[in-house]
Amino acid sequence: MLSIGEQIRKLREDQGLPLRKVAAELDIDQSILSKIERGERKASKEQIIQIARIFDVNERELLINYLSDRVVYDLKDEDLATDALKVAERKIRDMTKNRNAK
Amino acid sequence: MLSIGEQIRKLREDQGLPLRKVAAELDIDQSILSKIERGERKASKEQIIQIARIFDVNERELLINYLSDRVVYDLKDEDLATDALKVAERKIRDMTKNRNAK
DNA sequence: TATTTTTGGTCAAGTTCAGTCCAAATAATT
DNA sequence: AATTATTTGGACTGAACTTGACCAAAAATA
Repeated sequence: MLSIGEQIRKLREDQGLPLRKVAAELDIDQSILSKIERGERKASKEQIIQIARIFDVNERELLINYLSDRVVYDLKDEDLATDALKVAERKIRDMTKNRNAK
Repeated sequence: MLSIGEQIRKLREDQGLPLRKVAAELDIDQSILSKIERGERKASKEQIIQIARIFDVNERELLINYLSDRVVYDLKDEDLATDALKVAERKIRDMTKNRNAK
C-alpha cells in the first residue's frame, strides 16, 4: 500500500516524466511537487484531481488514498487512533443516514 | 451519541456549574468554553484532559470522542469519507504492526 | 427589576501552509 | 570527464487559519 506521495511518484516515473513537466501542468514549482511526492508537503484536493486527469487514473481511488493519508497523518501519534477511527466511522454513518432528517 | 462539545456541556450542567467556574479552572475566557461546547471552536488535547480531571470521568473515553470528532470534522463534506476511513484503518493497523521494523 | 449566565462579534498575536526562487546535490548523457 | 538535466533543500513571503481576550448584547434566573 503506497502513500499518496509514493503513488504519484510511481505514476510519474512510469511515464518517464520529469518533475518539471508535471509541475508545469499543475502550475506549481517543481520543488513543491518533489516535496509532495516525498510527503514533505500536502497536495490540495484540486491538485489530486488534476493528477488523476493527467495520468488518466481513477480519480475516486486517488482521492481515497489522499483523504486516508490525511486522516492517518492527523492520528499517527495517538495510541487511541484505532478506537477514534471506529467511533468516527459510526458518527459518519449516523450523519449520512440522517442527512435529510437533520 | 454526543459530540465532544455536547458531552462537555452535559457534564457541566449535570454538576450545575456555570461556564465561568469551569472556564476559570481551564484558565480560558468563559466565551471560549461556550464556543467549545457549541462546536464553534476546537478544544486542545490538554484541555480535554483537564476536563476529564475536573469532572472525574474516564480520560480515555473523552479523548476518543474528541479525536473522532476531529476526524469527522475533516471528512464531513466528503462523500468518500467512509471509504477513506476504512483505508485509514488499514494503514494505521499496518503502521502499528511494523512500528519497530520501520 | 436586578443579577447572573450565556452568546456573538471584533481584534491582535501566533502559527501554519502553499508557494516562489535559487543554489546545491545527484543522476543521466555525451 | 564534462556537460546537461533532474531532484532536493533552505530561506523567504504572503495569505489563511487558530486561539484567545475583551466587551456588549441577549437570555435566563432570582
